[in-house]
Amino acid sequence: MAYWLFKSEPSVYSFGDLMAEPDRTTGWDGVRNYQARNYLRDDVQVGDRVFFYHSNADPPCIAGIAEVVQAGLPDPTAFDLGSDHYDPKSDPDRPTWYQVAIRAVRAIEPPIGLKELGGIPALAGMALLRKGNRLSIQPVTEAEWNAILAMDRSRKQAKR
DNA sequence: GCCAACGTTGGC
DNA sequence: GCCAACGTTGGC
Repeated sequence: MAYWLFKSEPSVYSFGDLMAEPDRTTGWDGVRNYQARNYLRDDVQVGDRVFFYHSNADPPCIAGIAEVVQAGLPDPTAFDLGSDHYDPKSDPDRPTWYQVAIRAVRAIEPPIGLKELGGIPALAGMALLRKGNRLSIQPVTEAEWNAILAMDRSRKQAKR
């Protein structure tokens, strides 16, 4: 099992939107970056865990945890003339773009802000925290995953 | 293959 | 709104 971080602008699609879906599940479509595509097509597997990150948010934060329930599917929005993500170069017989399906597991409540993540020593090398990073699908190491879950737990304990 | 121009991302 | 960082496009 591997760990990932998926970015979404909450004004477009938030973790709450995912929680409100039937079966708390949605297709992660519309990714139009080749590096992210390669992860979705080749590396993200059923059972992998995902941090749902809110970009362009106030504050930017990790808002929830999801799991991958389907992997390596062609992205149908690439074939849809009416979609913002339509791509005439993507051939249904040889798709250019891929998606996976994810299901919400639980919210991170309260969400862990980017600033707070930056204060965790174990995350010093995390891709998300590197300046200029724009990749919308990022691998997360097990150590990073565990450090973030530990932060979530310690904040809950502090609250009691 | 180079690279300038342009578009997008995303924190602040 | 600003701007740094990065990706894509297209002329050559």
